[in-house]
Amino acid sequence: MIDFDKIDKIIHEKGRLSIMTLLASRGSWNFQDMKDQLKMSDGNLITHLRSLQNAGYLNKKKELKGRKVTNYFLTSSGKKEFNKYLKILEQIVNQKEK
Amino acid sequence: MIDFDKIDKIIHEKGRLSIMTLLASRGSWNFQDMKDQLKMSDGNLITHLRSLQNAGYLNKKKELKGRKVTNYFLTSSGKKEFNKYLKILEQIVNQKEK
DNA sequence: ATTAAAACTTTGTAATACAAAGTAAATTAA
DNA sequence: TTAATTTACTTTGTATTACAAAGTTTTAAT
Repeated sequence: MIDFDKIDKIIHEKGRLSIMTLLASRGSWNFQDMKDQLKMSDGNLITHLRSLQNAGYLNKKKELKGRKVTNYFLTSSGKKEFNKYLKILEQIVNQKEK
Repeated sequence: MIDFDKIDKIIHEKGRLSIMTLLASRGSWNFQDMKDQLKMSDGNLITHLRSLQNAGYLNKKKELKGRKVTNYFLTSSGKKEFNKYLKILEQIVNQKEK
């Protein structure tokens, strides 16, 4: 049986799931690009980024070339937990075949 | 790009996702068996079942043999929407490979 | 008649997603 | 040099909702 209790609530929420998926697909994303890509409001995006950072799943680095830009990237813990999460998704997707 | 907006919020919530996955794995489940399997409280389970029923994703049938038992099963709309949802999960799971 | 079980309802709390508007610091345009 | 703009926030407020606990109703065993 799939253990639904193990679904990480922080990752599972729609907004944060999209952030985690973006960050997993590419090394790093800056605030503006994520905002455009995900069409979230500033306040909502930054709040989700903060929850993920508080969970230790991502970090940021300010880039000083030209305009101020903040880059976000997954920590190794973030990658690990996201992979765990993906394994549960896989089980859900594949369960019919069993 | 994965369209996260298309994630059905009714299905996506942890509790309801587990219900939908159960029902998709087998024709029907009664209230007690779901409760045991998912370890939810009566109130929580029935509330989620009601939301899913209000969305038209499942239905129930009272069984009259012996003790009263209520069986729950997916509607065709429920199956369809769940399959749509699974396709997005697949995209998330597979995106790294692209 | 009493007990017990199934399937609810009600009530209350705590969490949280989200938008909108405001702020501060840095950068560019005038 | 001053004004306008942009980035990355914070603050505030609303509305939704997950969840547990306890109570209710109906039916069926004993």
